[in-house]
Amino acid sequence: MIFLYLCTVEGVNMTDKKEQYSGCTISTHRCKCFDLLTDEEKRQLETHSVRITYKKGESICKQGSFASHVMYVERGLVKVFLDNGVNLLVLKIIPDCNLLGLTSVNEENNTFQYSAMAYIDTEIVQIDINFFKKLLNQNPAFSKEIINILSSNSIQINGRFFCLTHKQSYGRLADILLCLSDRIFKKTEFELPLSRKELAELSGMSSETVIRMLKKFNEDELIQLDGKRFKVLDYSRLQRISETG
Amino acid sequence: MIFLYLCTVEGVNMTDKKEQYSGCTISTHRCKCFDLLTDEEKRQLETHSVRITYKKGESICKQGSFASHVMYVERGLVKVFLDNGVNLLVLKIIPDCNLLGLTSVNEENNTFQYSAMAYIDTEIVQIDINFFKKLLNQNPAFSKEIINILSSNSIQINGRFFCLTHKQSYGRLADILLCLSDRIFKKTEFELPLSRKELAELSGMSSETVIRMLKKFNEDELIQLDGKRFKVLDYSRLQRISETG
DNA sequence: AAAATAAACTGATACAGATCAGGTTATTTC
DNA sequence: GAAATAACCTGATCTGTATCAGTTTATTTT
Repeated sequence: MIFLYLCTVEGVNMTDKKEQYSGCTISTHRCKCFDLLTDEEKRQLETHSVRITYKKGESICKQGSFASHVMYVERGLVKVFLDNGVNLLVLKIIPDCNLLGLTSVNEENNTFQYSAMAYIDTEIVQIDINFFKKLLNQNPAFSKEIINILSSNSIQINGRFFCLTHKQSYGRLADILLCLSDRIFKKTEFELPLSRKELAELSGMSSETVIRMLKKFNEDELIQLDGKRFKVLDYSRLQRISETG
Repeated sequence: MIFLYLCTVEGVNMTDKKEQYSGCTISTHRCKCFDLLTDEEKRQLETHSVRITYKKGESICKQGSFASHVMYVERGLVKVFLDNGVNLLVLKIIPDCNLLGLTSVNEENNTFQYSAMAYIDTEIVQIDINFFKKLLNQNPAFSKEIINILSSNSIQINGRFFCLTHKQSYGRLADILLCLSDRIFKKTEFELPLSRKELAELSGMSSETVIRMLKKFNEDELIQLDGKRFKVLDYSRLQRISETG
């Protein structure tokens, strides 16, 4: 069997490529901004926040609604997306220990700029936005760290932007599978929590195409997929596909 | 002649659409962050910055190189883009009175995360990055405004992301043309400073396709285009195409 | 002003991936 | 545990847009 997705390598010297972009937008490290608060500020933070749990599939915030709070994902996995009623674009996925809804601290945007949904059962801490703004004003180290987070976020989304506009489907799917394995489950074998339709949204293609490509990866022994049971078989070839697709 | 690009309206009730995204990422208002500095800070700013002029087509910064400064576009028009050696993605275009290279204030990224090029003759103020960071630490109002700018930036790029992944070519091209007319030249008739190739990059398609579509817009009397001389003839229909494409 | 180079344009062809129209297998609900 | 619904899968078809291979028109260089 010929590996269609490797044909794209022809004529392109990979060592010439300066940058590799990934469709995966999961941040690799935990948010450390709250460590920068004083004990008093941490105490106040407690009184200005509430903890909420969401079941798999539940909506966490809706684009356009009033943003009275910034959120922190304590546990779980969140899909952040734009939606115009016809099409949907997944901007990023947020794992535990990360902030969510930070763009709403902008005075001119008192509404959520995107929607969010729980991929799996998720625990969120809502922080009062006015208190959050007060922290920004009084604690420069905290404020500096928020600037770091915002700029990291844009860099990641830019990478995903590049990936979705310039990689083809095989590469984008390989990307997402590696992302799940590397950054979310941190093992090569796991139970896939996402449906084919959700994988399709994430890699910016139709669910039929995802199904066909997963089947092909399976046949070619790059992965082993039986229902929800997923295993990476040939990591390096998957990576090659992600880079060249 | 049938308007191909209007066929896509069929079956979709436009009033149902919640959001409209544009491929245009030009910010509408001038950067006001420096107004928030004290007189002393403004004086120090002068001694920590240099002014440089770039000719049309010149490179302003290169992705991956050391970022020793944040930039302010005093005059001109700048293309901000990612490039992996094979493909190119225009992230945004920056008009006068806007900051450039803000993502490099992140401690972990002391290199430029994207490249920039002058579309037209451009004047840039380079601000020493360490002085800029010092301002962030000592002036919360300034820092807050930078957070606002960063979050506005992401929102705009997200919109462009949506547009390039979900609109088709006619809509994306209409978008860019309206953007040039509305936000850059602020009139319906002007001299196009961008080549077909640059329009193609901006709307994420091949230059051949741009040429064919411009010709079609011309035939259908949506625009009038003779060489570089450009005029919007039917604004509202262009807008319909931008929304439905 | 001629030569060289780049930009603009044109037509033919190819193809990745969407869409459509089903089928089958799980999972949820009653 | 049967019915209903959702998820998964399959094959056929269609289409938007890239790519290729030119030609013509501008612009720059000499």
